[in-house]
Formats: sequence, structure tokens, C-alpha cells
Amino acid sequence: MRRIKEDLKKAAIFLFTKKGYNGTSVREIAEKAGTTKPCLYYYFKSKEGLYLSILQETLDEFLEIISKKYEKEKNASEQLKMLCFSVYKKFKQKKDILRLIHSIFYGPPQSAPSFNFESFHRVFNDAIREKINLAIEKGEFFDGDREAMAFCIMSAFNGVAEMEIAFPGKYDYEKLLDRVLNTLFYGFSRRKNG
Amino acid sequence: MRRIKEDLKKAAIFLFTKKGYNGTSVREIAEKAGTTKPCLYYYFKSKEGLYLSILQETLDEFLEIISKKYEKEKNASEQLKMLCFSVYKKFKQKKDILRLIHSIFYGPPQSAPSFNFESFHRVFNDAIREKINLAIEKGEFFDGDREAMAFCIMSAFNGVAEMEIAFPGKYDYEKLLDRVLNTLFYGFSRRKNG
DNA sequence: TAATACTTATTTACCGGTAGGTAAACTTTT
DNA sequence: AAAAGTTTACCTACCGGTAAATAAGTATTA
Repeated sequence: MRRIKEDLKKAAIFLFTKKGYNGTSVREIAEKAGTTKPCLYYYFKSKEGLYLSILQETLDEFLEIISKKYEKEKNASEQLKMLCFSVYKKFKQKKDILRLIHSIFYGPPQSAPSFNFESFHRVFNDAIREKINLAIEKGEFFDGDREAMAFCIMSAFNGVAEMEIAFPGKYDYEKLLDRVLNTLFYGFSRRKNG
Repeated sequence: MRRIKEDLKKAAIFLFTKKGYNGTSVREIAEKAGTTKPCLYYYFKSKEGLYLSILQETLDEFLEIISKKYEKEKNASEQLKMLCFSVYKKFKQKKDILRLIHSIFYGPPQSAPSFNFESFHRVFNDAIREKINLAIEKGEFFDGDREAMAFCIMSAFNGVAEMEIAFPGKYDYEKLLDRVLNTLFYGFSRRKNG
């Protein structure tokens, strides 16, 4: 009964993530959902409305994960790792949508209705920065260019996620993320000499 | 006289990079080039043909840059830096097309005709790996997880490029790249203790 | 040199198909 | 019967692609 709205959303996710926004027609979506086009317009104002509601929902889920504190671990670097792995876990859950979001965010400006993803970057970056500050305070990391350190960590995370999107199943990406973070953290660790 | 083919290609680049492949119609391209649609089909077999020729041309330019040896600098880490900055310089020249390529590569599989960009990643990664091997041989870097080190460098580079695409003009990205590489190289440098 | 024949380049006019979107009728639930 | 949900049938606009006519350049011949 009240199933159709969910079915439409699922069908839209499936098709948008497979063929992109412009490459997917509302007819296809309706058909895949086992209903008809006007019904889609009944529940969502437009193709754009359906699309934006999917993006917003996904963004919110991520912001929630990132906003947690991860203070159970004692070491700051372990807290940082927990943060990254939690976001990564969510990423794996929502891989297809994230692929879509990624390509829209970095893609041609008018290739899809515009949506502001900036908060994801800002919030994630802030969370990483906070843990880095803590790590430096606690003497785990050397006191260097904190912005650059945060950038390295975020980029490395992003790199693993992108690899997984581009070459799914080719590596054990969870292990890769672990190795890469270990390498970074070791590099950032306080030196005894020069 | 023989100007039209070039004009078509330029118009196509402008529109594809602004609106994506699916979002751009051949009519628009022809119009912007100051000619007509069948003329486009005269020079290029299809919309897809025009598109692929643009991508291939760009990929080739990058492969050429990456394949250089950068052996003028004495330090391995400086050679590595030169490699990154050379690729970055090319990136800035071709920013719009790279944005398009990026979003296709990481985007939904059927959002545009398929094109194999993998060689870019492989070749760039190999070039970085080679310099890392050299840096370790020469005692500049500690002897650690080389794959992870290469991954960090490539991801950092990628991160700067993506930032520049997403937030153009917001930072001095050349300086950011320098800072980030310095931070990584310092982290990878051989320690006297611990 | 001027008319010819041939090739290349470009246009007009059109094709079938599908895009996003909607009016209005019909069916089901309350 | 009123409200909510769903469908049929349709709209206009545009899509990628092409046939056929035409224009422009070039080589050949008289």
C-alpha cells in the first residue's frame, strides 16, 4: 500500500547510481518501481525533487557519523583511526550513492541539479583537525603543519574510497586504509632526533 | 576554412565540461561552433566519437608528462616533487577537461560512453613508486611500507587537484601542494631513533 | 582560358523516438 | 461522499542521427 514511495526511491537510487542523473528517465524509474510516471510526480514534485531527497538523506547519515566523538580509545591516533573507520564503514554501506555524489560534487557544474555537499568536507575536516590537535597535545604527533597533516589524512581516506569505487574488489581496501593510516601516523609521530 | 573541426572540438570541450556528456546536445555543440549538426557528423562519426577523441587527446598529454624521468634534481624527494609539480601544472592547464574525466572515471558506470583511464593511474603510481624506491636506496626515506607511501603521495596530489576543482580560487593550491608534500616527506624521512 | 567533371564541405529539412511534465478520469480507502 | 492514490492518454520540446540537395574547391580537358 504505502510501499510505492519507497519503491520509487529505491528504483531511483538504483538507476541514478548506475546511469547518472541525466542518463536516467522518470519513465524508467516509475517502471522499475512497478508504477507509473504521474505517481512519481504525486509523491515527489519532480525528478529533481526525488533526486535531492535522496542526496539529502545520505548526507545527513554521514554528518551524524562524523559528529560522534570517538573518545573511548585512549590514544588520539586511535581515536582518529576509529573516526576514519566509522566513516569508511558507512561509505561501504552507501557506496553506490557515494559514487554518485562524488561524481556530481567534482563533476561539471550543470550536469545535475546543484546540491551543497560542502558541509561534509568541512565537518569531516574539522573532526580530523580536532584529533590531530589532541595528538599533538598528548605528544603522540610532532608539532608540525597541522592543516597539511589533516589534509594528508583526509586525502588518504578519500583515496581509498575512490580506489574502491574505481576498482571494486581489486584489493582489501579496509586493510589498505589501515596500512595507509599507519604509515601516516608513523610519519607524524614525534621523533627523538631531527 | 579548415577551422570548423577545431571549433567543433572547442565547443564540445566547453559544453561537456560545463554540462557533462548527457547534458550536452549535439545541436548545442554545432550551434556554439557556428555550424550545423550534420557538419559535426561529417567530421566526427558521432557524438560519442567526438567525446572520445577529446578524452584520448587529454590522456595522451598526461601520459607524456608522467613518463619523463625528472633526474636533474639530486635528491630523490626533489625529483618526486618535480614529478608532482609537472603533472600539477598540466592539470591546471586542462582543469576543465580533467574535472570531466574525473567525474566520469569515478561516476556511475553508464553515465557516459566508457573509456579506459586506468593507464593514467597505473603510470602515475609507477612513477611515484620508482622515486620512492630511489629515496629509500639513497637513505632519504625510511624503509617502510612503500606501497602505502606511494598511495599517500598520490592521494595527497589527488586531494589538492580535487580541492581546486571543488573550491577554485579558495586557496593557493600550488602552495598547499608544496606544504602537503613537505609534510609527507618529512614524515617519511629516515629517523635517527625510534 | 574556360568549361567540365569530380571531390569535399556544408546546409535544409526531416526521421522515429523519447524527454519531463500534466489534465482528467478512474479506483481505492476513510 | 470526500479524500487519497493511481492510471490512461496526452502535451510540447527536444534528442541523436541522416538523406538529399547544394555550395565550394580542384583537377582535367578542349
